Amino acid sequence: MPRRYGTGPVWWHGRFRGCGYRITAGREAILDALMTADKHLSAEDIYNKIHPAYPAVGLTTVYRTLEILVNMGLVFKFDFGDGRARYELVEGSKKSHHHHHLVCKECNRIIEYTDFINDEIELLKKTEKGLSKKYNFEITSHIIQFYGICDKCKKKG
Amino acid sequence: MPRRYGTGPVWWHGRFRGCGYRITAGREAILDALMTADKHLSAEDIYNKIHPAYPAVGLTTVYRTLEILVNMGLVFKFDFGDGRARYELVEGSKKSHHHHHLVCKECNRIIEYTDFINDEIELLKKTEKGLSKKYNFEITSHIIQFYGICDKCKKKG
DNA sequence: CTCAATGCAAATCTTTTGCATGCTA
DNA sequence: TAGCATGCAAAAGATTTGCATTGAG
Repeated sequence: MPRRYGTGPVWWHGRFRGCGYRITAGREAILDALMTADKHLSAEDIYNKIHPAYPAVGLTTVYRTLEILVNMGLVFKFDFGDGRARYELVEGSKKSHHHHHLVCKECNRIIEYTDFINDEIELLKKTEKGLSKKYNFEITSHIIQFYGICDKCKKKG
Repeated sequence: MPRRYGTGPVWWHGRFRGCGYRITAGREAILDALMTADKHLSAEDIYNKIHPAYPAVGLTTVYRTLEILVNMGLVFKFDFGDGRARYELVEGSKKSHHHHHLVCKECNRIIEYTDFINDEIELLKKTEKGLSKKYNFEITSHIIQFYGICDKCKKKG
């Protein structure tokens, strides 16, 4: 069942209703799955995670809800190159910290890192400001990912 | 027909043979399509581009060749979130310059920019070095992309 | 001559869509 | 009660794979 992290109203309900969307059990389950996830989940991951407790929620609803969440800016959609999208709550939606990803091209392992994140953010802000002005482009998000071979795969091969 | 950019041997032939791959008309056509492209092409873009001159080359071959090129590190595979991968020669493979991308979430327009690229590269190098050491992760490439709304779409509303 | 490369068609797999029904507000 | 939300099945699309044939070296 959805956790409330306290006794107040669920943090996203107001925002959800404000956009004209309804609160349903399926949507609560999906948000909860994202909130309690320790990593980026695929649509199917989410489906599998909630299915035991919410067998009535189908994969279609997961996709449809994720689309809404991404459009609302509550969730970020990632592509790590393995043909399926991953979803993660945007920082600030909960206690999460800003991070970027290291992707192993061999085993597809994902490492989140926060090292140098302050330097990165500083540069990103500067770059975003400059690009916004030059191209009159309104930047809403960014991706930084490094690809390579992780330690385990280096040993193997 | 494939351009040779001069009279010497084609730059990628040696590297290709060295990996045990054969040089075929289809592969020449695909490499040429990438070399003469002014932007990232999808597999189908490449297929369409070469089809008039090489009707015998099928989409399957395009995919298979691109996979080899990506694995060899000659071509970079991008995902801009519209469900189809784009391919681009790695910088250094030809005269191209290092750049990153701005992606419009409305119309999917892609803007290449090189502004701030030196600052970005400096930070990336530093970050790569630090991450390599800390995670014993061998970094081979990176992605930086900004998402948002382009000027044209902002006008539209 | 050998074995990689290829075309074609079929198979996969993820994500999307149509439609009748259920449920929130 | 009005419409949004949903399940299910089918559709859509991109990419991959099986297999017999072709062609580079």
